[in-house]
Amino acid sequence: MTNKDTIKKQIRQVLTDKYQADGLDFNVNYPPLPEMGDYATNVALVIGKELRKNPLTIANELMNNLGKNKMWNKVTVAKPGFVNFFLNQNWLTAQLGIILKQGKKYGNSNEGKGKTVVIDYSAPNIAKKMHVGHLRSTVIGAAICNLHKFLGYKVIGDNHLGDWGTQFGKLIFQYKKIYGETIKKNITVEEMEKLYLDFHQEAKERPEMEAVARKELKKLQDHEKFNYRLWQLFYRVSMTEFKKVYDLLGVKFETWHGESFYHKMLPGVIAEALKKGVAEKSQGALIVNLEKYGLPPLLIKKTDGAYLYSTSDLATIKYRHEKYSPTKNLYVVADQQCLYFEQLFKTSELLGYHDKEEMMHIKFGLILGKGGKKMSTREGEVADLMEIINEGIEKAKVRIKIKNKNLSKIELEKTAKIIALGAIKYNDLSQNRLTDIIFDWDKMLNFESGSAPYLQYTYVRVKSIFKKSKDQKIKRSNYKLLKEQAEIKLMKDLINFPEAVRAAAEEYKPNIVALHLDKLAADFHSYYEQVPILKADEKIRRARLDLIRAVAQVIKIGLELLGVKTPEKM
RNA sequence: GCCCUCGUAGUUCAAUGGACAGAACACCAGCCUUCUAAGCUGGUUAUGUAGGUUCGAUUCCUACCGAGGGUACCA
Repeated sequence: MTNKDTIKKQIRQVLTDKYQADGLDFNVNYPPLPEMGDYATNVALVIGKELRKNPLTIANELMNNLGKNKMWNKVTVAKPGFVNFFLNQNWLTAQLGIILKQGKKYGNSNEGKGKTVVIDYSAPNIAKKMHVGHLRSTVIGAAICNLHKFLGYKVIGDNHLGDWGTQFGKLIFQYKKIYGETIKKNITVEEMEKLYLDFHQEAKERPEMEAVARKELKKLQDHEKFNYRLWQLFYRVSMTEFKKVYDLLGVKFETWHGESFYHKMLPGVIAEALKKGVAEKSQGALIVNLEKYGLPPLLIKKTDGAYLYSTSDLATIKYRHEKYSPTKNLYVVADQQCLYFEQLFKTSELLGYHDKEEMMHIKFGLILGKGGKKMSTREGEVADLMEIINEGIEKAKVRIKIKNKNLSKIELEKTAKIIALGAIKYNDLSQNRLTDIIFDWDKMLNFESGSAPYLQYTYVRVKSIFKKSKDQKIKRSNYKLLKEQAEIKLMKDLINFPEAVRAAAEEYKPNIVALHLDKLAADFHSYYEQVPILKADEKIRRARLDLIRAVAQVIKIGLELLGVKTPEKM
């Protein structure tokens, strides 16, 4: 139970006893200014509206009827009817000991115990490079996985690879044209991508190529020997590349069930859809009419008999339902596919493929090029993910060499990776999911304030103090000595961390955690500048060391939830 | 045409219907013989337009303007 929950619970007690208002919805917030208290509730304003009574009167009644709690020592009422809570300093300082005791578990919970969440994210296409667009899904998806695990959920992160679609017919067609009937073992992803692009270029003038490509696809789907071996080659080469990227990003999936995994189930899906009267024929194809629900029809089988992404996704929902019976089935996919997911979820519902589980499209905005326009492959604007990462690592190395000359070569390599990848990931994670992002090299590789390196630097500064201190272990300290404004501010940041974690998980918005860490880090740096730690008197020094130990601990936990590592030196 | 998302400072982004709209970058002025200056302190600048609901609107509703996306055989 978080601190806000404690306050809420106590307010609810008064509501029940005094106003017989049980199901009322109100909030508990952090007020905008410290003078206004540490927590504030609008409950009196809500009741006031409901009962048509003066909210100030209600606020006062509420204040007077509120049970005591050692968490706060003062409650006030402010216009037009806020009730403000002021934390008890002794209670606050005592939290520090609890935080340190909980260690890296601080902020976790078991509220997800017994519940399974499936998270579908990343999902790159075989035979294509991963670009910045995949980064968003991967990084946000991974953070949502981490947050849910931290809250006790069983998490199935699934990389639903695009490994069986129409593109393979085209690819095989073009491959045969260039390389003939041999297996080119050393083919690269770049070459595969070029085959695909060339096909499209040529097919514009020779549309008859499309039909041949479809035949190649059919042969693949029938497991014809050569085409299948070719597909395996494409798959293997692509996976090797993907794994390099995931290794660097530090992302691990529980399963890798791509479209090919579901291929055998597709005829069954179609048969079931027909049998249940969900699907119908239209213009030679098979569709699900969703007019009743205000949606355009969903195509599940093409005129030529081939299946689509939708067919495969329906099979996926069914599979996940039977295999995991999840409470949530989440798709971290770009906003572009918004309509598609509405159709998909509705169709799945009609088919009875899911019942209680919450189906959710966690959408995010696009990554746009300079000037806010969509990035175009043709103009060479689409940034290759590996290229960005490598550029970032190089830039980080240059920076480290200037900043810290005492690092060994190995340390330099390792640290540069941690910093560069942190910066790149944080760029996505610190922003609201829904807004479109303008891709900007400088911003993505920013190492200053408002970046992951800023947070990492906080951790390193604390570590550096400990290296110079004799007090390596937690000793019994008197935390009541922590009376500086900056210290109180830091402790409040620390106790609010679990609420940030929870809000981030509930709203699927990792940027809530990012923002919280940024505030904590800023408050730490400010504290660091104004208050001496090692030079303070013995007792105060010990208490301060514990305080910054807790700061480092929370920074590390938070960054880990975001999938960002923390270096020991930088 | 219809549907979805977004419009906040010069730029890039924050802000579960709450109190005086926050940062960062950039720009200007300071701070390293003192725990790592990737830092700190101070300064200038913003809610697309017009209505509505509300004690209170960046947030909800309506219209308009602007950007992006989608709108059955791609994913």
